[in-house]
Parts: sequence; C-alpha cells; structure tokens
Amino acid sequence: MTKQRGEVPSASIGSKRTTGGGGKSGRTRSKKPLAEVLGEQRVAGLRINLESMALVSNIHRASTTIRDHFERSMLTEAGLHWSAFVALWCLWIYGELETRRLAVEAGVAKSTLSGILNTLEARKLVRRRVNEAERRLVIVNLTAAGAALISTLFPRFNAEETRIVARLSHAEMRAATDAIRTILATIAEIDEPAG
Amino acid sequence: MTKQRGEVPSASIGSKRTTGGGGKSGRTRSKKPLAEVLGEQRVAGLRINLESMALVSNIHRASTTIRDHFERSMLTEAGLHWSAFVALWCLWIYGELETRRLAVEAGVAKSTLSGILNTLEARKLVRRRVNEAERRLVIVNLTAAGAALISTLFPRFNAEETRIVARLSHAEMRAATDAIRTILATIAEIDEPAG
DNA sequence: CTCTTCTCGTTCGATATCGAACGATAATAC
DNA sequence: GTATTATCGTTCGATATCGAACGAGAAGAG
Repeated sequence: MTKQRGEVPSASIGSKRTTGGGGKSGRTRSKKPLAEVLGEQRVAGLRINLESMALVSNIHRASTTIRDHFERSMLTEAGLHWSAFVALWCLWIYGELETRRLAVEAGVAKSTLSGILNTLEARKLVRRRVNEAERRLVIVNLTAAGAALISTLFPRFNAEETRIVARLSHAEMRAATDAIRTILATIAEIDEPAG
Repeated sequence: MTKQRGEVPSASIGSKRTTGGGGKSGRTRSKKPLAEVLGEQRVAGLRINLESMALVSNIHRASTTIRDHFERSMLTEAGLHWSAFVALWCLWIYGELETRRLAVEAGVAKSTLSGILNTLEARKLVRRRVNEAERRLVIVNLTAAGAALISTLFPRFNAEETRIVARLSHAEMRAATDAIRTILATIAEIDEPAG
C-alpha cells in the first residue's frame, strides 16, 4: 500500500510527529535501521545498551503518535484538546473530585488544570463548588451536558484504542502493559526517596 | 521541568502506594484500583475494552513520567530541555541533517525546531549552513562543543534508561518494544491512506 | 524565457503548560 | 486567644509548541 514499508525500523528512535495539519508534510521516516547507523557511527566504542534505548524511545514515539492520532481523529471535532478530554474522563470515571486530585489523575500541573477548568466551566461541561467542610477545597463535577459528552465520546475513543492495539494478542497486550507498569514502579522507587 | 506530573488516568490497577497525606506535590495516587471504580461507576453497561484502555493510557503515563525523570535528573543540569536534547542526539547519531528531516526525527514541528536550533546555535553547539546544491535546504551539524556535550551526556542517559528497565528480562523488554512498534505500524496504516 | 506550482526554513500569533508567588483557609504551637 | 506553619486553588510571567502565512529557491509547462 505504498507506505514506505521498510520503516518502523527495527530501532527507530526518533519520534516522529506528522506535523498534523498539513497532512502532506512530515510523513518521511528514517530509511535506515537505526542500529545500523549506530554501528557505523558514534556509539561503536561506547557500551550503549540498545535494547533499553529502543524501548524507552519507542514509548515516547508511541505516546506522541497516539495523542496526535486521537486529537485529530476525534478530539478536535469535539472541541477538546487532550488534557481537557482526560479531565472530563476522570470526572466521569471517578465522579466528583477536588481540584488537587483531579490534576494528579489528569497528569497536569494544578495551574494548568485551573485553566482547563475555566474553559470547561465556560462551556458548562463542569461545575466547581467550594467544599463547605473544608473551605480550601474546590470540588469539581460534571454537568449533565458534560456527562452526556464524555459518555458519548469515550466509547468511540475506546473503540479506536482497541483498533490500534488490535494486532496484539491478549497475552502480548498484557505483557506490554505489565512491562510498562514495571518501569513506572521502578522510576517511582528511584525518584521517591530523593523527593 | 519538575512538573508535578501525576499520571494519565489509567488503569493503575496495582498501584496503590498512597504516599500518605504529606507529599506536597503530585505524588499521590489513586487509592482505588481503577477497574473497581470502573465497575462501580459508569462503564458498567458500555462495552468498554479495559485491556486496550490500560495499555494505551499506561503508554502516556510512562512517557511523561520518563521524560520528567530525565529532565530533572540529567537534562536540567546540562541546560537542555527534552527536545533540544533529542535534536542533539539525532545529529550525533546521524551526522549532519537537513532541518526538515531533523524535525521529523526529533518529533517536533519544523517551526519548533527552528527555535530550538536558534538556541543551540547561540550556545555554539550546532551550526547551520545552506546546502549549495539545493539552496532551499539548511544543513545542521554539531560543533565540536556540541559533539563533546552529547557524547558525554548520552552514555549517562543510556545508563539511566537501562536502570529504569532493569527489572525486565531481555525477553520482556523485546516483547514490549515489539508490541509498541506494532501499535505504531497500525496507526501509520490507519492514518496514512487518508492523509 | 516566463509563469505557475511546489518545497524548504523562518517568522508570527495563538495556545498549553509549567513553576513560583499569592491570598484564603485550616491546623498546630504556645 | 494569637502566631506560626501548612495546604489549597488561582493568578502571573516565562517558555514550548503548534499551525498558518511568508519569502526564497527550484522544477515544469508552454
């Protein structure tokens, strides 16, 4: 199918990002398997672990590629960017949350969430209220419109998630998920003692 | 850097680890396994594929967590942010590259790369020159200082990559990498025909 | 040759995001 | 009680990033 078949090279490290809008533009990929380039070039004498490099860099590449894919295929038409979508999703799953926790769950800084909530609130998709028992806390929840939006959007989103992993067996999917969780746990242990 | 990243809301099924009340920044985690929450709440009647959701969202979480980890532990002290580091790395591996291709390899828009190169050039880590045979092209390469920097930095970087995946066997690492590549290839096939 | 069309890299304006600083509130110490 | 310390959400300024628009250069049509 005309795609530059050879690619997704056996160790294509550079994450590529398709430069969205144009569509016509950034489709090129490295023509040469990276391992080969590496062998030829710098890394020869330098005890580099190619396996870990390949895994880590492919995680990044996958993340941006997936995000771009979903933003273009579904989120733009819903008028949401990634983080706003994630925030809605969290509220849908967990029910109301205080701002601090929602920021953690959504993976953004609390200051970022503040802006996101302003936007969502202006569109009447979420509501904020002060917790009376603890007046420092602000509780966020979905409005009816917000719930309607996310409960329509997420099943479609999830169907597409399923589509992009469809070539993996259940065992492969589970193994990959477990591996990533193991990495996350390892990083957490490295980072947490220090702070 | 040093964002108080939490996580992409994902099936942190085994996660736990509440860091107690203290943790001033975003280290808190969901106390409740997500699958349970999901069961209790919305998704009950909605044919949601939890496995694909877990994999996709953990990829995102891993990406931001890894990136933050490296930015804080190594890149900040070198005065680089993520994309600048990746750009240097690409130039180190591939040798000189025209701007267009470097943007693709580094995973940023060409306009973004332009700014990154301005910074790197000001620090005398890279050099730009016009390709005489094709005067639209700009070729970028490392200066001696740039090469010295990245060839010192990357082995340390790679050692840390190896550390964060150290709990995985070679087979697990390979399986995870393959799975992610399969996902990338699938997305490429989905996106490319349409444009 | 001239005109049109295409392809580069850069510039520009808009937006997302972060960390730090801030005011409000709560908890603790004395 | 009052003072100090800690925690919350918001505001603010700085920066990263993108897409669109632009100008320079190249390629093709006639």
